[in-house]
Amino acid sequence: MAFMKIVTWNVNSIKARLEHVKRYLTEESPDILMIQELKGLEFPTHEFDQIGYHSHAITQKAYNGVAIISKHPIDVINETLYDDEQARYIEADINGLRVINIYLPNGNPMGDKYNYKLEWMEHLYTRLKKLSDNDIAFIIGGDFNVIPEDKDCYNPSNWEGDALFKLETRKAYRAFINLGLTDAFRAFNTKAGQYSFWDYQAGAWQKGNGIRIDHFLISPTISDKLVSCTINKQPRSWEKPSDHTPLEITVES
DNA sequence: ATGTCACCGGCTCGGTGA
Repeated sequence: MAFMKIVTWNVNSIKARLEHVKRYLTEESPDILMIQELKGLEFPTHEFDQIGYHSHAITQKAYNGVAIISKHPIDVINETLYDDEQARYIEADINGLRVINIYLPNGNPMGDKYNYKLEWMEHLYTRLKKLSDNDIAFIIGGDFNVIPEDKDCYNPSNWEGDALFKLETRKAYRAFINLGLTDAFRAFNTKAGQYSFWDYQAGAWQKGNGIRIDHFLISPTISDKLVSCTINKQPRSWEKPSDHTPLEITVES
């Protein structure tokens, strides 16, 4: 039986984190690594070529940016979710699997930024519904910037009114789930305090004050083939880390 | 410790975004 290891990781600048990403690829050997927050126009494709990985990046100056790094060829389907000016979406077929990598808007502060987040989530819902209606099974991963439930943050009262946790945000996320998608992590682990992000400030990592905002959502036919989903906290402990850590799934292929 | 990090412009810092 063959398995695919697929990973999502917000690296907070590919330039600042290149050695971390290369180390991760070498040590963990994922089939597909989806990364977010590239934070610049440049993308070091050749660096990944040299260690046996294909890659495809969607970039913009200074902000956002997503890329797929894969052992298997990448057949790009869409480079944007809609006529969005920001680099936040890539959809591709890899090894017979439809994969989507997103960097969903943060949405803070309230106002234009939050309205943009909600619009983006509506566009995403429309896309995922269309794929579902057309029986195209997919795996979507990325930095959703959504805390799904109270137990996904260290202190819910701290997050009241925040764009990552507002009821309207969680309802929009719930609408994705209601398309029949599985939150891969919660299929295997229902405990509170399982985080994928720890702020750089105030010793959040050392104190264990995190949030779970990086997710994999899986179509019904693929969720039957899901064998594991774990948060790998190791890279968050490395020197000069990203503030996020990788979320890893294994699926039968 | 009003407790961080990375981007950019055009500069060794301030504004912005997370």
